[in-house]
Amino acid sequence: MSITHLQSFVAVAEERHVGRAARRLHLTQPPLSRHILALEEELGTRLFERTRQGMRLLPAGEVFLHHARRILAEVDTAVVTVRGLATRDAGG
Amino acid sequence: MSITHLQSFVAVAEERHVGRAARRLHLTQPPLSRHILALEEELGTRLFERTRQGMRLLPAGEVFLHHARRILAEVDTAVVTVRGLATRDAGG
DNA sequence: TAAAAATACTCCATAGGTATTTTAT
DNA sequence: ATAAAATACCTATGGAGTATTTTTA
Repeated sequence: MSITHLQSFVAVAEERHVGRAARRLHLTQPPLSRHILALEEELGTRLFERTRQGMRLLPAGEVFLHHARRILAEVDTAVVTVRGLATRDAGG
Repeated sequence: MSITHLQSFVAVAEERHVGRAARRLHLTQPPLSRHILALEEELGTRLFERTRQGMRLLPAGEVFLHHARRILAEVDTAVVTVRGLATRDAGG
């Protein structure tokens, strides 16, 4: 599990299509597909249903989506907050 | 920024010593030292003061510690929650 | 049959390890 | 001088890309 995996998962959930999500992330389809498979493996559950049109979230995926978004938002907050504290006392 | 970096940071903050933290994480001192330096680089701030005894948190480090712990706890919650939903309907 | 995801395989970037140097007191 | 962190250098693991196969409808 990595932050990259979470970003990949959110992109696929939103695009409902690995190829489109890959383009959005400036990646190709295979590594993104592997990110999702790795997450599903680690979580012991399918997060998406594979359809003719692409990927549709399953219930477990909906739940994980909320968690993933919150984690990514908090990572962002942490970075912004601490950057805001950047040691001015050191001349920054 | 990666989850591994956050785990490294918390371990060093708690041990106040890179070598001890490295042992706790089953790693050696240099990569762990690099994790901290990479975080400080990315955040644009020193997180620790280097002393003769080891590492002491600076104010920015204290702030980041709260964020890091929360993020790691939420990652854990996300995994446990979704694992608990493991597709029983698929025979698991 | 067609459009999508999954896999095989290769290559390179990065993460970790050992040895060493630098820093702080 | 000593105990700690930082750096140099090497190796190996893993992540991304291209080409291809499998799957779903």
